[in-house]
Amino acid sequence: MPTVSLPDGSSKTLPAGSSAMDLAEGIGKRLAQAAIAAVIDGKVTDLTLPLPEGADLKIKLLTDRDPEALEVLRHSCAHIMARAVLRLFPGSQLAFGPALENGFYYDIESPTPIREEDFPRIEEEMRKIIKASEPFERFERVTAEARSLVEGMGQKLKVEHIDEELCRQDSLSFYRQGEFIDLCRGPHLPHAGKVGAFKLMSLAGAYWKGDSSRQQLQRLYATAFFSQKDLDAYLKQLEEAKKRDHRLLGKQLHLFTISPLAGSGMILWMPRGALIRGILEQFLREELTRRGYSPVYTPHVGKLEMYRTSGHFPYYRDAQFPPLYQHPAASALDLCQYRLQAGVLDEARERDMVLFLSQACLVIPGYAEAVTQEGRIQATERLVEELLKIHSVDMPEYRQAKDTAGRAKALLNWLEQQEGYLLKPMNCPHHIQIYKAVPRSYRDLPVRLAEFGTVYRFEQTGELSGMTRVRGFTQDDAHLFVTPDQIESELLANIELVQLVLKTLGLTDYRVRIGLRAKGSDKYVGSDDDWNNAEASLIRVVKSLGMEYTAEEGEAAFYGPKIDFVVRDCIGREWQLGTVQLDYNLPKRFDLEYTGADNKSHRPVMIHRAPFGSMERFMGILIEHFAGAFPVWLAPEQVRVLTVSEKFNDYAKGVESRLREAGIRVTADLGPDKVGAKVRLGAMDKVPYLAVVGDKEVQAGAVTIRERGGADLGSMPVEAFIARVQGENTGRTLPKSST
RNA sequence: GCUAGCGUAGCUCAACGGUAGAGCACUGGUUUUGUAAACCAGCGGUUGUGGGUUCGAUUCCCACCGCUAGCUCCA
Repeated sequence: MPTVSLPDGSSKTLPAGSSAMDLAEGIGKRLAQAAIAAVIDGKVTDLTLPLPEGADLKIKLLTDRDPEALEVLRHSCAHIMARAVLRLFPGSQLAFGPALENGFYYDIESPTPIREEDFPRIEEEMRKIIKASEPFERFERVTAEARSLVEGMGQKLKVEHIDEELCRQDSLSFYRQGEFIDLCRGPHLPHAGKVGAFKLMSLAGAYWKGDSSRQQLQRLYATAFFSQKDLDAYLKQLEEAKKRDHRLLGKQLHLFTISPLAGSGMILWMPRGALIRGILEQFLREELTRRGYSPVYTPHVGKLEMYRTSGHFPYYRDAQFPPLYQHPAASALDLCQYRLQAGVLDEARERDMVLFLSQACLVIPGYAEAVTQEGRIQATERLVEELLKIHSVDMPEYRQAKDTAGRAKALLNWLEQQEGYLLKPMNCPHHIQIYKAVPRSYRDLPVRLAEFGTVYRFEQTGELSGMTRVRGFTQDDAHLFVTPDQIESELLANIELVQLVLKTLGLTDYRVRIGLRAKGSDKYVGSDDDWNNAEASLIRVVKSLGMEYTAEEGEAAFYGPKIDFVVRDCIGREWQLGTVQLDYNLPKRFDLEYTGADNKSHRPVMIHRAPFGSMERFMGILIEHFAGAFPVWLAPEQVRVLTVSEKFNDYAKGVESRLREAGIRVTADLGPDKVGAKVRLGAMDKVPYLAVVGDKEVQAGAVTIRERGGADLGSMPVEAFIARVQGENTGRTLPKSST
């Protein structure tokens, strides 16, 4: 007989086989009607499931006021949507249909593709299902039976999922709702009638099990709530959020532009945006000076050889602009070399390779047609031979090589002798050359080299997005070369710097992620010992600061683990801004050293860090954070002087020049418009202060200030106003709402 | 790169198998004004680009370019 204790501290003993629903009914009819699910010992479960035998279960009954209940509702609504789709699109294959933070989706493979114009009839079908208020009935089957059940339903993806993963379990659970049965862990609503409001949101592609080499399914995004009022509020909120979109505001406020002719993903900073960026950079420069950093400058391109040594060129090849070779044959040979070096590949790697070759626009005649691995390599080798012949390149080493590996080596040797450059994908190799230019003693460390360094990455077209994902961007980068016992104090100082930067801008809504390597993956370089040390250091430092964080495997850089500061944009997408990374590997690859107190040579450790991350991305996020209404110290136009009529233009010009001489960014609207129109324009341009001048102000030598947002600060002497603005400049004052 | 959708004046949008229209912005003029739009006139488009179907395409079809959402990727 289960004994249960409730959140109010009371406890009850129930007859064996009782469910949470029985418990609710025992407490009251209204509670039983309102109950959605139960939390039993911390786990959300169905109301109707018999309670486990055992003393003192902690039970909480969930109603539509609990956030966990909303998740249950959405998961159930995913089933309802899938059921509707199966009715309208017979033969559809179901994949996964989980709840999300703001809704849910279901991945579906339909014989006739679903289109957005089908949404109304899917919604109509869902309304019918909800109106019928049929219960969600749970049942279990031993795994073998479960498999034949889903097979009998013709749900091939579910069969695949059982074979690949679920077969390790003894039994599997299902939920039935009318004619619809779905393999599912649950929990679910008592019945479909609990769904108060829902809406299909969008349609997108998604790979089966998130694997880009598998088939692509259609993902139906939707959301659901307990009431229409909640849904309306959510939709309103989405609309409001869209008004903050930095792409919209960037255009409206003339902050930046992107021209397809200049290149997509290439941000062109317009004067107003550039002004803000300059102030941000100046702010950081002051902090860096205070912290013992040395500014450096390095060029936008570097020798290929340097990026071969660092590993960036081979590792991120397909995400870089193509290398710049002097020799006309070199680019093609380079790609062939890349393919030959890979050698015989397994199936998954061959898929990646085909993908890469197509992305790199490399056509190897006969490659696609070749059935075997050997055939593909032979096709590549034939192309190399043709290229060598056409370009009259004599490469005896290649001719004499006995096998593919030997030929790859020969090609590499030749390529390494060719003059080739790469658009800078990272600043670190350049900074490393600066470190190496001078013999270093332990007394010199830490060496902190800082640069606003612009880097270029060939992001996939589908990834480009405003200022947040671009192909050319400037990192507020620095590389610290430290002794092993300086690591933790420097990490600490840098995390604090990132925190200071975020706090100064009023960005408080971020999360901290420690990126660790994925165990068992071979995409990382360096020894296990170094990795273990590095990961342990990062975790220790973050813990010592008492910060909340998540440790995520597979989020490390290929050369080391990192701490990322992650924020969200106006539509909820997460972006990495500030980052602090620990690296034992590049110092090895470039053979860095310093002389220790023992007069012996030692290897420094590197810290890569960028508090803003990328100036472009940071600016994008900042525009959304302030909704374009930048605080006075950042506003490109701080004050606009408005004349009541053109009679006062001379006085206005005087005020304007006094403010400008005081270092304030000011303009004057001297046009023939009425003051109401000028105020409206100033408000739309989000100018923090509008200074109105007319007869009264001329008499008093004053300005009448209207604050952004409409507050009337009244009339004040020009000098008093100047002092106010200057105070906000030096204090980097934030508006009240964003502190 | 993949899936789906979109692309009309500087911006926001309308229309349509019979060679495009509004508001704002811009230019000129009238008005000289007190806190979110004074009035009048003018300028502005080979409907993203290139093909095809058609007597005729901006509209229908194809390719490319670009944008949007999501997926995959993200040093």
